[in-house]
Amino acid sequence: MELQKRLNYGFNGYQIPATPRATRSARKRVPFKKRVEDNRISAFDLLATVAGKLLLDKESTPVSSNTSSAEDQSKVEKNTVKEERRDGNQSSKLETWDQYSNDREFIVSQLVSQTNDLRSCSFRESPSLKNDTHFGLTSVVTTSDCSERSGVLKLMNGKIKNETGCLPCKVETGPFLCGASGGHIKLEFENEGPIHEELDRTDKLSIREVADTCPLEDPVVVDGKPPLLVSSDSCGKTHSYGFNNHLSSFPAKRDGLKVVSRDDDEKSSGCTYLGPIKKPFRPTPLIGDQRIRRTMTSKYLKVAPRLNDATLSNSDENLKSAYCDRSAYKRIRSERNYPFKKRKFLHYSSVSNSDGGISSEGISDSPEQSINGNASGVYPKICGVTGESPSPADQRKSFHSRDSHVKFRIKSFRVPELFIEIPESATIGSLKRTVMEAVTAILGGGLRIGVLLQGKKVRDDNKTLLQTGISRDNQMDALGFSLEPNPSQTFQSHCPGGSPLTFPCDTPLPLARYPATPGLVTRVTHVPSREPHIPNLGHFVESDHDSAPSPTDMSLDKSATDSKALVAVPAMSVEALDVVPAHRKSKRSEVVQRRIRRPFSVAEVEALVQAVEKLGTGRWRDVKLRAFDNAKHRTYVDLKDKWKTLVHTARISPQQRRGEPVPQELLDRVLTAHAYWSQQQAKQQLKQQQQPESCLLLYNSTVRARSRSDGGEKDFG
DNA sequence: CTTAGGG
DNA sequence: CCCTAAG
Repeated sequence: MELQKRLNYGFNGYQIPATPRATRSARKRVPFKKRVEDNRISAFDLLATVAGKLLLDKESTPVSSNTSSAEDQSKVEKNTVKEERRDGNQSSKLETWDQYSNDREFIVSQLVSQTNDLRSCSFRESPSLKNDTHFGLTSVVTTSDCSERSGVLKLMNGKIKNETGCLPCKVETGPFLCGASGGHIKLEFENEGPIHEELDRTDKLSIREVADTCPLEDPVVVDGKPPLLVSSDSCGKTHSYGFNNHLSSFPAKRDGLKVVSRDDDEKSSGCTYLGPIKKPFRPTPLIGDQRIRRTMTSKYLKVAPRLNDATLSNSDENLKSAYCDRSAYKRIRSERNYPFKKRKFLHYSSVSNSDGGISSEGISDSPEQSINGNASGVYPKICGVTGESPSPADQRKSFHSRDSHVKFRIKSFRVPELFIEIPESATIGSLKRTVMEAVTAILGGGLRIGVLLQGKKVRDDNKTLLQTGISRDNQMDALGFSLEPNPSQTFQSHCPGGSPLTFPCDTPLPLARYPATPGLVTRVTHVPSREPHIPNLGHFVESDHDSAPSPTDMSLDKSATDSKALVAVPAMSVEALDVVPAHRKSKRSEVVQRRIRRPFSVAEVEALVQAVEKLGTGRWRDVKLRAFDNAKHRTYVDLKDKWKTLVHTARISPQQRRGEPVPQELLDRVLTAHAYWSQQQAKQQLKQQQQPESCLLLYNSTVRARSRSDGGEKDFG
C-alpha cells in the first residue's frame, strides 16, 4: 500500500530546502490555506475543512473574499513557520498558532451546542429499528458566498444559545428532534451570489422548513415524572437548519443576516415557536482576525449576558423542565458565561454530576451494526471517482489551468440514530446521562467525515475536488457530508446492568459535548484559531512534503496516513478530558498518529556512524546537521535513538537482530566509537567534577586561611 | 531548543 | 518512535 503510494507520488517536486530541520510538527501541520495556495485541494482536504469549520472557502485569489484576507494569509504563513520552528528549526517567528483558536472554538462550540440538544431528545420505542442503527450522520450543505465569518458567527450563536440550556431552540432544535435517521441530504450548491441575499434566503428557508415539517411537540419532559419517554415522531423530513436563526445579540453582524430578536423570543416556547423572530443585524467589516478576536471576546463577555436575559428568560421554562434538577439548570446557567476553556470542564462535570440516583443504566450500542448499516454506509468500497489518478503534477496543472473554487457551507450535520437501553425504573436523569454517555462514547471514539457524491462515498482522500467531480459548475447537487463513527472504535456502555427496554432514539447526535474531543474538532479544523490555550490540532493536515535523502522517503504516505488519522481519532477517556487541561499539547498531539516508522537504511546508518565517529555522542544536533540535514524526517532525537539501538544491536548476537541487517563492520565501528566517546565523556565529567572540587578546596583553604587570620585579629581585638 | 534517558 | 525532565 505504502509502497504503491510512494510509487505514485514519489517525492519529486517536494524538495523543501527552506527549513532544513523542520520535523514532525511541520509535517503534521500544514495550514489549510497554505495548501489551498498550492491549488491542490483534495477530497481529503475537503473533508478536513468540512469537519473542522463546516465551511470551506476557497478563493481564486488569495484575498478575494472577506474570508481570506491578506491578514489571514499571513497568519497562515506564520503559522507554518512556527510549526517548523517547533521542530527545531530556529526560525524566529513564534506567534500565531494561538491566534487560530478562536475559530476552532466556534466550531467546538457549535458541536457542543448540538450536544446539548440531546437533553431534549425523545425516544421512540421501536426495537425493530435496532438493526438499522447507524451512527452516520448526514449533513446539509449549502454553498454560498457567505464568508466564513458568517458561518462562524452562526456557529457561535448556536453555541451560545445552546449554552443557555435547552434553548427555545426554535429552529435548531427542531431538526434534531425530527427523524434524523435517514438518508443523506443533498447539498445545495450555488456559486457566487450576493451574500445578504443568500443568507436571507437560507434563513427563511430553514425557519419555514422547520415550521412546516416539524411541529416539534416539545419533547421536553416536564419535571421528571414517569412519562419517561415522549415521542416526538413526526418530522421525518430532512431539513436544512442552519445556525442562522440564533444570531441574536452578536456584536459581529452581517448585512442581511437576520437574527432572532429577543423580544420575539419571549413568545417562543420550545421549538414550536417559529415566528418571524428575526432582526437584521449590522455587518461587521469582516477584516481579518482582529475582528474576530474582538468578536470573540465581546461575545462571551458582553453578549452572553445579554443572551442570558433575553434568550434565557424566554427559555427559562424550558430550562426548568428540561433539566429536572435544578442543579443542572444552574450549572448550565453558570456555564454560559465562562470562557470556552473553562466551560469545557464544566460541561463535563455537569454530565458526570447530573442527577445521581440511578438504579441501573446501560447503553447498548452496536457499533458493528451501525457501521455496517446501510444508511451510513461507512464502509462502502465505492470511490467517488474511478479511473486513473493523475500525478500530483498533473493535478496541479489542471488546477492551474482551471482556477475555480468551490465554496461550501454546511448548515448542520444530521444526527444518526442511537440506541439506548435503560430500565424503566431509571430516572430521567439517568436517561439523560445514559444518552449523553452513549453519545460521548461515540464522540470519544472519534468521528470522521464522509463525503458523498451522488450517493457514492468518495473515499480517496487524495483526489482533488475537481477530479472527484466537485466543482463549481459540476454535479454539485449531489454532494453530501456525513459524520461517521470511527470504525476502529468500540463503543461500549459505561454502565453495566443491562436492562430490558430498548429505545431506539432519533437522537441528534450531539456533536461534541466534549470539546475535548479535540481530535474531532480540531483535527478537522482548518480554521486558524487564535485562542491561545487550545492546542492546535490541525495536524491532520500534515502533509510532509519533506524530501528524504533516500527513495525510502515516504513523505507522501503521510497524507494517506493522515487521512486515516483524521478518521482514527483515538478516544480520549472522558475522565481524561475532564482532567486534562485543554492546553496539554502533548496529550493532544498524541491523538495524532504517531509518525510512520522509517527504518534506517544501511546507508543512513553508515552516515550516522561516520558522523558520530567524528562528532561524538553528545552532539546530536550537529550530527543531524552534518549527516542528515536534508532528511527532514530524521530528527536529532531520531538519530540519537538510532545510535542507541545501534549500540544495542552491536552488542547482541546476530541471531537476535532484526530488520535489515547492518553490516558487521558498521556495528563494530559503532562499538568502537561508542566506547571511545563514552570514555571521552567520562573524562570530561571527571574533569568537571574535579574542577569544582579544586575550586572548593581552594575556596575552603582561602576561607580557612582568612578566618584564621580574621580569628587571629579578633582574638587580638 | 537540545540532550539524555526511560518507555 | 514517543515523551519528558533538565539544562
